[in-house]
Amino acid sequence: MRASQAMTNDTRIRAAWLYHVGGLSQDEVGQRLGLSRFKVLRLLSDARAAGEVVISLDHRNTATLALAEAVRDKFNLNDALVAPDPGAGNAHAARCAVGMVAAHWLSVLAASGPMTLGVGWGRTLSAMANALTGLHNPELRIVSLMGAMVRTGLEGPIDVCARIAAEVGGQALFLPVPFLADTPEDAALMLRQRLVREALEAARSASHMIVSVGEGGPTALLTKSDVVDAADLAALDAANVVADTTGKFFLADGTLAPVDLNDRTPAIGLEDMVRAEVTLLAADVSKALATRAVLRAGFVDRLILDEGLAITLMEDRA
Amino acid sequence: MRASQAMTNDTRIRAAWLYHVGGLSQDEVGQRLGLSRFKVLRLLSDARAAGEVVISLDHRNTATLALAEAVRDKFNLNDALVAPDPGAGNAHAARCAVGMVAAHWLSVLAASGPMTLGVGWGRTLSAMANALTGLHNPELRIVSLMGAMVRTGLEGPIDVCARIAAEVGGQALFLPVPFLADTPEDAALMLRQRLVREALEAARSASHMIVSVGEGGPTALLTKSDVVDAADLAALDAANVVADTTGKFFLADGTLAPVDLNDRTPAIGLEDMVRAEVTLLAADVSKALATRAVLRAGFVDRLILDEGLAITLMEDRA
DNA sequence: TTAACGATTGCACAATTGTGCATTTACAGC
DNA sequence: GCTGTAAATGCACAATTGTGCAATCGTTAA
Repeated sequence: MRASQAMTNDTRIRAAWLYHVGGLSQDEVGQRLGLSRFKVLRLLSDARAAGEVVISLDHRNTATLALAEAVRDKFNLNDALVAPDPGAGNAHAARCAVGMVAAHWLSVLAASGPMTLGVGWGRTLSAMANALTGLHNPELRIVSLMGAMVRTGLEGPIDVCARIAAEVGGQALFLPVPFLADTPEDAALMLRQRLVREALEAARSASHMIVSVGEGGPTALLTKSDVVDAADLAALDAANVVADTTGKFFLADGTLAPVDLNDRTPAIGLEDMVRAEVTLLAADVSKALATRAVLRAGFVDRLILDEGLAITLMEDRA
Repeated sequence: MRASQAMTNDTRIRAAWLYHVGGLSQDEVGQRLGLSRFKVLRLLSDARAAGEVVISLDHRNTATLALAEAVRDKFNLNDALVAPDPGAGNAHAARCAVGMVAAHWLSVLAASGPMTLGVGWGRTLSAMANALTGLHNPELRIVSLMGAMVRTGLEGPIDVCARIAAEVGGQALFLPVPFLADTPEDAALMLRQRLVREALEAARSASHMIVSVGEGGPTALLTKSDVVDAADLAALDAANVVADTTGKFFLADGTLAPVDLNDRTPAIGLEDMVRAEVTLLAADVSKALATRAVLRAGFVDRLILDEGLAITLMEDRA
């Protein structure tokens, strides 16, 4: 089964070359490889899913450049990047768009020399990992800024971290603690463990951090996953929490919410983020409220967002 | 017309995002942008041609990795990379494949820090420039290793050099002389010009050089273009020239051909290439003879070639 | 103003690609 | 061996994409 695994891996890559580079039709690819057209069809979409085929596009156009400048000035950022509207009205497409631009930006940033890069987790960061290509820097250290989840898909902190590291050929460091501890004391205890401290030191020394923003409400990933239980959700709701990043929960005015959850997530602290150059990824208009809240917290240096969200953020004068 | 140029540029990029990222059909893209489906169709292929959309694929598979190792050992190279067979039996597809792998390799090599990179010209190098993406290094200096041609398309030395520089955001340096001078004395005189010497110095200081191999015969680009006239072609033929790189013409055994053309091409010398780390790009089986000749000359450190050519080179025991 | 030319646009049709579903295959547990 | 279940396969059909060619537009030259 190891050999068969390698075999399908090979044929997938071979099919992708025949199709994308050679310009053969799926039918012709099938004939040449002795497969049915349908199998080739699936092979090709697998290859895209596996990140063996990556398409990257230029995002510079007059509209997005103007918006980026406006957003940067309005929120006092060092830099802002706006991904063109991908059209499909769903959040997934927006995440792909933002991920694409973020991946491109990262491959510029992290191209040269040794560097420690702190990363959060989430669907947008996962999209960035997908779009990452051409960046190879063995001296890059990717460190997770927060704890792990038990039921983790491709979007969990460990996976995002590992996938970026695998693509760039660098080193991945995880924070070997759960995302959420039962009590503040437990969280503190975990952070005192020697092995945890090592990872945490690395995270703290990161010169750059890339995090995404989570919003409250029923569509939030935190709500949908099993990380936070009903009681905690109710507490978040009662305190009017509208945003979270890196295990910190925020009110609309950008202050830390007075909930004990903020002491129960073993992760780096806000003070560490203030020190580093922080890039926030925000995709889809549904993140408008949350994004504004996190920006008000004042630790974000660079914002990468999609056109729709940028327009929404610019529209309201609040 | 400047504004309209920018406008179409914008719509092209916008269409590409809607199609590739948003997953809309060409029809839907057309509706949203107020264009006919056919216009969108053409816009999308323009975007690909303009390098605004780049697809990159993984090339590692067991067959090509094994071949690469075999080629490296047989020809005593530091390194060899083999692009998977793109299937379409034509040389163009082979060049795309080699260009793709070369682009990927280059984006690893030139990611970090200041570097001077010497480049030749040709269709394979042009394909590499097309496939280049994600590499940004303002400290990179791209310098042309040979003179310019008058009737130059997208493959000429100036264009290849400029396109790479534009993509990576680095600096381009040309050798401001014709590819071929009328007499050896004229060539020497040109190389003595101060402005030419400056470029030449830069070329000589290049730590890495990327060149491709030209073959003799009627399909060769040199033959088809108007650079070399009938008398010179006859001389090349009479001397049994089978290969050329960087303005140097070689016999099958890898020695410089005894033709005065070798003294009439103002370019860097072989001794400079021996000093630098030289990567040779060779695409399509038609280059087998020429590739072997250039490899015998002994200045090549790394070979990037396509699977078909690799198989041919490995097959014959000569 | 008109003729002529090249570039652009849209269309009918051809080819390719994608999808839901029925069928087959593989395989673990009994 | 049998059986149930899940994965993989292939198919008919639907949708999308690509192509050659004719119509149109715009521009230059007489």
